[in-house]
Amino acid sequence: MIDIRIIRENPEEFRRRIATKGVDAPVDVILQKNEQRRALITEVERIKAERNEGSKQVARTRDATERNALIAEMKGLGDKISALDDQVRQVDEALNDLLLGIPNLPDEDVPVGPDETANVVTSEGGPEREFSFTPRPHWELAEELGIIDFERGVKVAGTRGYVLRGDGAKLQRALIQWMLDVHTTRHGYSEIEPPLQVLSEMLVGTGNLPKFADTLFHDAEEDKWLIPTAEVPITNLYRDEILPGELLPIYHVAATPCFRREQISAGRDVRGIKRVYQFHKVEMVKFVRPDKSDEELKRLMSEALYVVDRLGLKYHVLDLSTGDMTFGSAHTFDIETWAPGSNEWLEISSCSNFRDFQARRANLKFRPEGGGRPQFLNTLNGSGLALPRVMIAIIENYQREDGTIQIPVALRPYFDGRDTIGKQPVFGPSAHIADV
RNA sequence: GGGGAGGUGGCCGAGCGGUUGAAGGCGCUCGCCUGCUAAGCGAGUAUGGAGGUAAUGCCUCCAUCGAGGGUUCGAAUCCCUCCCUCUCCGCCA
Repeated sequence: MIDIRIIRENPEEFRRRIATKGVDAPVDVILQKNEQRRALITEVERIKAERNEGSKQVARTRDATERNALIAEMKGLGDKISALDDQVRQVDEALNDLLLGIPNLPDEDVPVGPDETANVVTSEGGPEREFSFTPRPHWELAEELGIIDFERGVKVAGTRGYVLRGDGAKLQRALIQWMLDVHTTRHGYSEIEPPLQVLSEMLVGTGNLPKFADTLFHDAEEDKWLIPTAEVPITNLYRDEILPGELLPIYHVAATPCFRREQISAGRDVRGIKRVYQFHKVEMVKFVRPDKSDEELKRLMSEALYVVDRLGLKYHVLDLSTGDMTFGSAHTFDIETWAPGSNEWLEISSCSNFRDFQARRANLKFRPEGGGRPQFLNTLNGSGLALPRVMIAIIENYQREDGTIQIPVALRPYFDGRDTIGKQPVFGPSAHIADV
């Protein structure tokens, strides 16, 4: 939620900056509603003060006639009050709806542009892989090896379904385990196992609702939503609380399934597991004091990049343009990794600073050390990393000419030191069960 | 799902129609005192909103005793609905 004071202080400046996100904010209506709201509140509170004073008088008045006159007078005020309270509620609601629909302001140093074409590559790294053969896409390799079963996945879950099997499932599990270990031991995160179904207020808190309901899975009977990312339950973990300042920063990490009801256009990204309705992701969330969020964003990126680096993947970092950033973000960096078989860059992490945008929506506050008024904290989050994309990158980058996959060194401890994923037996025990 | 009990400030806990935004205690903060890692004394100690003011400081006002409605001149206190917690029963991974 945008702080309405920003709009009030300089409406034109606000209009200009929000326009870079491709949004035409109803600034005039907002200001008018706000004006109306304040006028109504001033008025109704004046009358309430009068009534409160009058009611106290009633209690003190002994004379019955005088008393009845007073009561009659106060009765009249009561009607006015409920009428005005009604109006305040309506204006409040209207104003709130308007404000909830306004995205966060981009930081001043975000590249300005209409869409992804304006994104700026800020750094790149990782090994350049040479193949003595033509690298193949993951859907071919994975299917041949029997580590991803697309056909049965679709049979069971419908379009876009997939099943990880044998070493495929194990590879994902190893990645999750290893990433969690990295973030909890090396980067100071504490691990969370959050609910995967949440109340709608939580999604309002992170900015997914009310605008993006059509991208979410929803149980209408229970008003429960499946999370599109662990960001949602974790960001809302301390909602309506005032955290002691000395607790900050708080770093949380979680590995959860993510459910996305994306409208995937036919004919695009149809092969493989790049775009699916359900996937796992390791997510990092930070709660920090406002003056620290810039440096925390850098740190968040370096934490995600550490994982990419240890997996030996080629990557580049994109500073997303104003037009390509998500609704709630003030600044976002995407990490993309090269997939030589699919022949494209894959987004494997998105690291964002939300500043106080989510904190206002979810009412996340902290009390500065040494007392003082509670203030909104800042939230950041980033993938560390998204599993299907990492799986694609590993399968395609570590493929050998014979169609087997080399296991990245960092993951070998989770494979009992094994260095190869070979063809899986479709039925029966894992080929390597004897190793255990 | 059915029955019973209950939800009050950071915590415990009074209050059950009228100077109660809320006694008392604990905790915490500041000060005083004390020759000692204690005790005592005093003061302070919620959040949001509106207005005033140069001011995120100060002042005034309003709201909030699980949430929302209702009754009343006036509600933490009475009524209704919902939510949550505990508990007994049923069901169940």
